[in-house]
Amino acid sequence: MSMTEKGYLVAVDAPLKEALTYLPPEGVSSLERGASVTVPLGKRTARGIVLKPTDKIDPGLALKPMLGADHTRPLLPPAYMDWLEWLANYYVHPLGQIVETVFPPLPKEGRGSRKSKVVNDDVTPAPAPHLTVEQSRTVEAIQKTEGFAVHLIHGVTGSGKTEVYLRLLDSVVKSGKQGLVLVPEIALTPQLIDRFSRRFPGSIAVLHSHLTEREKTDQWWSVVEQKKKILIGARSALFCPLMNPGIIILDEEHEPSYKQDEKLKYHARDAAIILARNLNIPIVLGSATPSLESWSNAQSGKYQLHTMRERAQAKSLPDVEVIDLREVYRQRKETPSDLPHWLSDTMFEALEQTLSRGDQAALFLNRRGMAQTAQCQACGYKAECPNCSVALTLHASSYLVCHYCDYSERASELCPECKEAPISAIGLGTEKIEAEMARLFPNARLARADRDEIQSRDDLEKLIADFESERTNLLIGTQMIAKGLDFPKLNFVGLILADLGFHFPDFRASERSFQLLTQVSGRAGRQTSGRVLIQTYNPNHPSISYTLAGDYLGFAEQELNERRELLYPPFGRMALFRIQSAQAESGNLAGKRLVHRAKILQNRFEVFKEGIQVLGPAPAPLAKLRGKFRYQIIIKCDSAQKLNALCRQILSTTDWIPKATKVQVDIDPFQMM
DNA sequence: AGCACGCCGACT
DNA sequence: GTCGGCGTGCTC
Repeated sequence: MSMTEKGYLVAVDAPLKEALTYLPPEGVSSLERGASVTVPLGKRTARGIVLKPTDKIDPGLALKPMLGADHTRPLLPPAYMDWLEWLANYYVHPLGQIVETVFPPLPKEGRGSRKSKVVNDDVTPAPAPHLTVEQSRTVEAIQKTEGFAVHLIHGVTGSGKTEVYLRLLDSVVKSGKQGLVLVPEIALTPQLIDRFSRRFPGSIAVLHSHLTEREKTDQWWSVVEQKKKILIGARSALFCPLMNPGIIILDEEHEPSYKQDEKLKYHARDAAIILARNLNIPIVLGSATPSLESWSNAQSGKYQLHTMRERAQAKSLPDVEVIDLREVYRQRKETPSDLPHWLSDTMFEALEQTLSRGDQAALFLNRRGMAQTAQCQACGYKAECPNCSVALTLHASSYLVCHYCDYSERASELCPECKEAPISAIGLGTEKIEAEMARLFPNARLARADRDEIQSRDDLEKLIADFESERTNLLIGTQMIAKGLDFPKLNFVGLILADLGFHFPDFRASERSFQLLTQVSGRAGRQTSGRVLIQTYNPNHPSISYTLAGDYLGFAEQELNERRELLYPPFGRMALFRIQSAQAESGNLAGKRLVHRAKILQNRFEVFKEGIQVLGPAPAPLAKLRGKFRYQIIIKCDSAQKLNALCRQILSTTDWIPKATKVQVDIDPFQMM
């Protein structure tokens, strides 16, 4: 046979920018796109996926033949191959390392199917309940569309979105196809899985990061071989290929946990939409408080909006009251109290009454991260960056710094607004609250829920079980407990300081606060009538006033207007470059060079001249972490394509990066920390 | 990511 | 003298 040598581009499991070219294995004449192979790489062997044949071969390169095709792995369908390439390009990440995440960690079990306890199939099947008018209207409207379409269900807490999902899945399964349901990791409880399992007995697979490797592998194969029809999972379940896909459902689409902030920094919602487009199937997003990105897409008609306003079962909403801590400060100046400054008399009394009645109470603090922020205790004034309208953070207890653009100012002695009190750091943590509660309520049975106390899923489940069985009666925690506060005897929920959310140095601070406040207000007292108290120095903050009015639309409109002016998403796209170095000097130098490179590219190429803003370098909110100095640069851009091209150009060479310095890019960053 | 190469500190 | 620390560089 006289044939010219033919090479194949292979995405190899290594952090290489480009795919490598190999000759086919001995005795193999052609390979398909999506086939798994093993290849020699340096002195070892590596796994890889065939992308396509190629005839442009560098003559100076001696191509190695592949070692063989890996028939134990299924051929990846073209729609998935296209999707993986999109992920690599969009998030600027080596393709080979993304490809490997598609496959399970262990080889397929050869013989015998061990009984799995991932899904409890030992449930009594439940019949489908009657739908409300709103529910059937939504189901019908979604089913009317054909092929790819993005649907956004904006449904208030308790409007019965899950039942809509179940109906949609029911017709998908009846037509012989598979469905994928993504939920935030924290929502993936045995109760949720049981609910699906009762409706689709024996048809459910589950994937999340807390399964063992064997469990993940078995669940993966049960989906790939179509033994299971419905896959429920956290964001990583998106990578399990559906060979006969019918629908993707993504609940609580606004949840920040859908964004992965290490390795491939993908957003599961955005990635799922591209996947659904490639597969030509519908995708349904659901939320009581949609992200402003999704909301504006629904407003522009890019997504189909379905609104559900009624609660499926008539349950009373709790009374929500706001307590003005400025008032508390003023009163206590005249009549001192032995209560801590962050605990109003009203909240103290509410706690006392609840506990003495034999009911349960929960207190929480919407603390995220640990950036030191400062505010005035008398009037609630907070310092904001004049350029970026994000909160300034406190450095060395005397400087206020913006982590977006590096603006800084001296912290003033007295509050510039009211001139009554100094601006002081907010140093409030759950430990402090717990200690104070133990002092004030010596008979209360306390439980603390925060990152220090709750490390694993088991810890969280134990905490919830203890609260449910009333072994504990006063729960103190961060927003990790705001979800699933669904206990019959929980009749009081207090938010200690809503301002912590507003002061977070992030342009999404208001949005997140609104989501949290709405969630808390809708949740406490689901069974009986409950009471919710929100303490704040800013009772007029839009996140609070729109929550009280139950006015998502009003909030969205006002917040979008602010974002438009500063080119924040959804009006502009952002990329965040993170620089890490053992020496402050080289970190700073890398930052300056990066900005310089961006400026040069802007001058050289016409496309980059307009609609791009480069901010920084600025010290990252955690300026020093584990001995490394951290800097960041933000690039805002009016188009995603333009931003992508610019970021790839910036990282196209690495010779400008000093030794012992790492530069990474996060496209569409969520955690600006 | 591996795996090798290379150049400085404390061990039989 | 060398064993091994991990910084740096390369993989068709």
